[in-house]
Amino acid sequence: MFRALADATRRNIFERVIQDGLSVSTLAHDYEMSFAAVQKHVSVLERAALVTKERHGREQIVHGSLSTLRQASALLEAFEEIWIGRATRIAEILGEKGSE
Amino acid sequence: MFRALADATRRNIFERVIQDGLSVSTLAHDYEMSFAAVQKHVSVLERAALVTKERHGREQIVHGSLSTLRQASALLEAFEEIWIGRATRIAEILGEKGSE
DNA sequence: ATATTGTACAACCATATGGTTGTACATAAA
DNA sequence: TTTATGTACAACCATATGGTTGTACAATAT
Repeated sequence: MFRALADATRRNIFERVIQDGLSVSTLAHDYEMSFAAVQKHVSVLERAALVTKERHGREQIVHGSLSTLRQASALLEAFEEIWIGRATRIAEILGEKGSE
Repeated sequence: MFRALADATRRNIFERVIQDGLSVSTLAHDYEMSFAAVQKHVSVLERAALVTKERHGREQIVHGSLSTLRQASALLEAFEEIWIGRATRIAEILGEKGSE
């Protein structure tokens, strides 16, 4: 999930897609890279559960997913709690097994 | 910064180092990888400004840095705000120029 | 003085990542 | 029906990433 958000293009795609769903080609139009490249970025976001795709006609609409974002927030908050002194067990909070 | 937190080992190092500073070798002792590998991970965290190193005798003590963490939090919060409807300009908030 | 410990750094390697082009195919428009 | 559009996917490529080993050197112990 952090890996998915580690790329500027993907953060931008995610940002745009939270507001309202956009088709992959609509997204792709605004980047100076091939359609296939954008497709891959969306796919990375999708595997990280940050977005979902919904077919509508021949278009594939990409929607943002809030829950996973909340997970990331939770981890950072947990870090801050550790900082403060409340030694929260991060692994327990997020279930950091193989969720890389 | 997100890239730095994208690796599980680095998240773990960061987590440990927030509480109190630890030497690189102390950190390295608990991972099944070479000292040099841990050194590299610390270096990545350092370049992302998530930790700082402070020499003490022959040891190099790694300390966590809260401010950068707050930046990451801010971005995620900005995403949530967009979700809610307040279309905050993310780029302005974090100054996402070349800070990749 | 010599050995050990902690760190730095270079060279190297395998795999992941971010990009490309090309092909194929379904859906919508002419 | 033919053409154009939107997507999927494979093959390929260069560079980044995460790891290794080896060497060097300063600071501490013996």
